[in-house]
Amino acid sequence: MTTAPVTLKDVARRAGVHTGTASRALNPQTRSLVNPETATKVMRAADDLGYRPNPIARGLKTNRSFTIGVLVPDLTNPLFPPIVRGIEDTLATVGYTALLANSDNDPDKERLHFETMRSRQVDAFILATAQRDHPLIEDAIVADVPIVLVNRTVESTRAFAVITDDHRSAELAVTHLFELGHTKIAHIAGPERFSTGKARYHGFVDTMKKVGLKPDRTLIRASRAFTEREGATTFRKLLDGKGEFTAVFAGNDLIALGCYDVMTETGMRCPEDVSIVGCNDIPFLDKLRPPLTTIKIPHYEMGVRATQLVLEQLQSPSAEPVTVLLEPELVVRGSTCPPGR
Amino acid sequence: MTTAPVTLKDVARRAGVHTGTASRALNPQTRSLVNPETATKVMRAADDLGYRPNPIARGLKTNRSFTIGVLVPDLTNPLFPPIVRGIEDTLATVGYTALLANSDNDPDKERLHFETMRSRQVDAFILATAQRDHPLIEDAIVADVPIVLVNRTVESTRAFAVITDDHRSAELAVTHLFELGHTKIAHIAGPERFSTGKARYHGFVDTMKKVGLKPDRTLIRASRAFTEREGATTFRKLLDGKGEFTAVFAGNDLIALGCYDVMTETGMRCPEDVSIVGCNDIPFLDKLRPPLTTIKIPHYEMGVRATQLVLEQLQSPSAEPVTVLLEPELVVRGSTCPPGR
DNA sequence: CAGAATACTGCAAACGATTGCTGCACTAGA
DNA sequence: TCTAGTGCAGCAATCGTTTGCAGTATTCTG
Repeated sequence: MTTAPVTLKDVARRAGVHTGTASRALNPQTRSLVNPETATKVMRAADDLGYRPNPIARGLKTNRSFTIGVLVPDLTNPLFPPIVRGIEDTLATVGYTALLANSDNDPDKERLHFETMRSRQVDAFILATAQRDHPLIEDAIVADVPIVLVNRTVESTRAFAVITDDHRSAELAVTHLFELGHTKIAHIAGPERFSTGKARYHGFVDTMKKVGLKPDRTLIRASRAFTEREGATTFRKLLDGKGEFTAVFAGNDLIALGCYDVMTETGMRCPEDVSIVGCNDIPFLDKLRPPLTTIKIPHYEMGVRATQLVLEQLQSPSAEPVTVLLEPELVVRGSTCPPGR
Repeated sequence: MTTAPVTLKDVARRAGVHTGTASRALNPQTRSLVNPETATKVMRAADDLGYRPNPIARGLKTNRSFTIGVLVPDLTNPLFPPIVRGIEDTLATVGYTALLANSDNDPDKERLHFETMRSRQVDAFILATAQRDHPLIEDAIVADVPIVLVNRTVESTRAFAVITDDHRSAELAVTHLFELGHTKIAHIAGPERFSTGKARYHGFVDTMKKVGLKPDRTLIRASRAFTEREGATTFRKLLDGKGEFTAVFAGNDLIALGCYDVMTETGMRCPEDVSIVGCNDIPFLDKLRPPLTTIKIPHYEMGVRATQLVLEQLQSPSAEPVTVLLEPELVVRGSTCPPGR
């Protein structure tokens, strides 16, 4: 099957009609303008010839590329692949393709990719790179490029976003720990500049109060990044501080992994000495030593929903901003147990 | 930052020349055809106006998009994200962008994405989806679309590919096990239709012979896929069979993880009862219970090299096919020990 | 100084699709 | 029977670039 590019003209010729007619017959939107009989004739011809419309040509005329720009911080972070799959699978069902790039949380890099993609006429963006105060996103909103944020959001209420209820995630974690009997609970927060870090932090504090515990300043530390290394560093600081604790809620799973590292290093046992709860439920956590108790978030679905939002926005450009809030779920595994065992 | 699409016509008008001339002036390749003075005039005009060429229009005419299609089986498989990052990082340095899609090892899906990308005028492909006998790839080669394979290759010698020396990987694994004292070594091979599965299988057999062991038919089983689930299923069959063994070399890490699962299930201990060696060194293996001994392959570098190959091919389209072979490396962790302990 | 080569630059046809407009044939209404 | 209306299909312009060809002025050659 050699790929001799079949054009609309070929289809039209075979069906014995003009290209204009063929175009209308092939497009469901305009099909009603042509005689049903000719329409089927054209469609059959297209089928026979294996016609695939050329999106470039179409895009030239319609100013659409049927292409979406997807920006993630780092594909290598296990959180993102499932999100990206959700996006691409959904995009594929409607004939769109994704352009993908990594920002490494670097604003310059991000802007560069953003501009490049824009010049490539992407129809919209899905960004997993949001920081709470994010000039790029503001710019895009005023420039009227459809944008949907995923996983993280911004402060501005003008953005479309699909995120997990991070406040609730923290609530689930703290409640679990509290019910096990823990009262001295520490929190290694993610960076405050990300909505996820901030919301989980607030969820932590609020829930501590709600269950009647006093959040202890010395037991709350912010990690500089959502990484294993920074998690380890921060956990060490926590250990060096004067506060005592029997459990920690980590800002995400990678931070929790960092905690694992220093516990192994220092000979502490998990969960006997310290219980740990992560957040996100990235893959393979169930095979860790010990299996990590964590909060499961619907990665794939976030991707799907974000894509749907993009598609809707493309349909009706003036829709009101929405932020979709998805439900997290507690997954109890082996890294938590009652204190003092 | 408003969206005033500046076209070539605008530039030409401002510079007081014809669009054709402007086009030539702006393109370094053809700039020599126009008077240097007019050229600078045009370039200044373009600069003033903030002209950004429309790649869509350009692509329609030139059949180039400065875009590369990347096909992977499943982004969610931890093996691929680092490869993809290697690709995208390298592409970004030369102003290219990647289009990404997942095939799930489904030939129809793959073909669909392939065609879609082709109609989007991607300049070349990087495929991580190769099967040993792969009609799509053959077609592409004859259709003269630049293609580079990564991680897996095909039988045909006409393809460009960047892979790890999988035969050598198996050699490293078996030798390690042999040196620990194992003599009854099993192999759960990957599917034979992938070059990785086949090469590792041959590496296994050859090395067994080389060290003086007889490869035992009953101790070699092929898994139906490179997944945890299929790995588990196959390991169960191995257990049900009559052959005895003290160690297994798994076709890849996911298969090894499947072995872990059934060992936990059946109360077997690793490595005391059975030693396991994986392959690929996907992330977080060091945190498993027990940490998995495996063969490390240069994921990121594979992506980089594949991209370089693509770029070279784009420069000189008639270059001779090359296959770059990268070196694997043994990483000893906790899933292997001398037999009978 | 004639004729030819050279150096630019403009013209216009592509590329493959979409779409407003026109025109034809036929039907319905008066 | 005539006119208005309707349903359908063709025509051709258009999207923003690139590029072969042609034309004109300038310079070179002998």
